[in-house]
Amino acid sequence: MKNYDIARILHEIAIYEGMKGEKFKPRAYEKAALYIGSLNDDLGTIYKNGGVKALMELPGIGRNIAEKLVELIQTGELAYYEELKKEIPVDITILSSIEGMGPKKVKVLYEKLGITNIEELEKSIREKRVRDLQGFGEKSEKKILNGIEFFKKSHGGRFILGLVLNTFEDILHQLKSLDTVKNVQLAGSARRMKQSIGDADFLAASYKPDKVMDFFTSMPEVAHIHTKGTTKSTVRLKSGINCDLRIVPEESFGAALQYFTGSKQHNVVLRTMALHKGYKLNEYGLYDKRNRQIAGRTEESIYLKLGLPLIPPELREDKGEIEAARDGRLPKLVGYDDLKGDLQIHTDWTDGNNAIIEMAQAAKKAGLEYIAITDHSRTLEIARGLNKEKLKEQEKEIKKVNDTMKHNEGITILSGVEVNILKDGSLDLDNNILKEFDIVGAAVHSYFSLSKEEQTKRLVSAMYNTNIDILFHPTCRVIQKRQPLDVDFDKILDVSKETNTILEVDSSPERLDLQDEYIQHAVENKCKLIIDSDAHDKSHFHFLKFGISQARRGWAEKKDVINTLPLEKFLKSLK
DNA sequence: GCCGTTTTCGGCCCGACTGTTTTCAGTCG
Repeated sequence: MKNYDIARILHEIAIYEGMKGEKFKPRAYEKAALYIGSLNDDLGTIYKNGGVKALMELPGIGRNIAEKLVELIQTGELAYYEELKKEIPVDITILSSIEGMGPKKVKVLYEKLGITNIEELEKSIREKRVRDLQGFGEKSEKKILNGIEFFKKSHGGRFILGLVLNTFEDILHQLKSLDTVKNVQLAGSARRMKQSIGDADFLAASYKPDKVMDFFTSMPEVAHIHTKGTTKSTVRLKSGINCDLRIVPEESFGAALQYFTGSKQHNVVLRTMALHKGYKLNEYGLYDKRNRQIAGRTEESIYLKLGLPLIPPELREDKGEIEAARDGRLPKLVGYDDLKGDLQIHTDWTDGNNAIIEMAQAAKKAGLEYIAITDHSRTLEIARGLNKEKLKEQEKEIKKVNDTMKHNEGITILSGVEVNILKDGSLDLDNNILKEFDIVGAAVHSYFSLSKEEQTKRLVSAMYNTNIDILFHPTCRVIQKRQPLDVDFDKILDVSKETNTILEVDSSPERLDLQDEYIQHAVENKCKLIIDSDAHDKSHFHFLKFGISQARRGWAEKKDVINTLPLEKFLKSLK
């Protein structure tokens, strides 16, 4: 049983406990579910190695939940959960994920109308049977119906940040231009630069919130107004994304920004810290015993009064950053302006849209000093992969462009290739060809579901090749589409270090591969990283921002990312 | 059900909005 399945069961138990009216059990189960869902190491393995004791050492897991975990790991089932399900046999995850539906409403609907799933719920509403229930009315029927429609369209939808961020920047821009708005910023998971987000949280400072709310709810991109108040409104955009706008007075802006940036877990810890110091922390500020605001205008002031330095948003996940901040151990994260090179770029020689020179000019504009052209090798037919004759020809072209660019525009173009790793770990270009390139990246593009042993052996074998400098998009995951390769990642890290093979952070918004958690493991193991755009178009260099943010979320420092080095030093650090 | 710089017992983050109420429960973040 995978962590994911265990997390789902704990999540469902949390909802069941909520139905029973339990106040704190839901939170305990939910916390455990969240932790296990985000855990990289296999829970079964942890149990095998350390027994029940090891499970109980995990945060949020005590004797009771640990014993349930053991039952799940050993038998794949949990009697307690089965009992709950028998008592109220409903499609609980889906029903409670509908906007406006929580444990209590799901329970009433089952007990009074026998509703167990989304179809039955929709039918009952259409028959106007829900409005007569205690606590429901015509408006709640409409609201739930709306939620069902949204659910069907977005199937529980999260949006890939890199594909929607510019929409938010537009809205931000519009809000900024209002003279009733003093300050405005994007908060929430978008500010923490999570790979995907459920909604967008805007925060503004204003003394005329009514006017700002009127504007916000009547923007042309708004499809539906969920709620509208003087400090908080929620709308759904035509693209299906929900957006919140919160408005606070200027002296509370920092506190509100801190609070609405989250994460929830990070905030719970901060609030508890405040309590221990005799303070109260809410979105309006940090208050002492006499209810006087002692911080809140800036985010930094809040952290400072709690005895902490400002923690970068990308780290705020309650994954050790608060302890690190307290002990002065916060990493000096790689910065958004630190990259000097980009070592995975495609051109119209294969599946890219632009010529070599166009890509070089765009890279220069993006502030880079060197790039590598790395088109696909021959077996990748879908991308019109290059054979050795074509590659020779391209190399000549690169030299030609490079000679003019280097002197006239101050950017160096390296010759490279994205060589395909075949099923058995061999490469589709000979070593005597590979050794001619300035830089070689190897990547998997097929056979994604080999056994863990085979897949690990395949990657390791490529990394032992002395011509391979970089492992491109190492896990091959595509967000919401393809799971990461099943590999022994610890082994990959060991071999990366042993062979000096660099691990790539591919910045393409749908890839972000390596992803944050894997990056953190790589950093802990002192492996070298590189952040590339994987640009297929001259407009793609802004992808780098998303790769950098992923690296920051993985606690990577400048020294861990070798394309922050100037060209000469960078070249010397290769195999 | 979890947890410990007040605590092995008794706390557990806290405020906004909505809809159905007639002062509040449920939901959300």
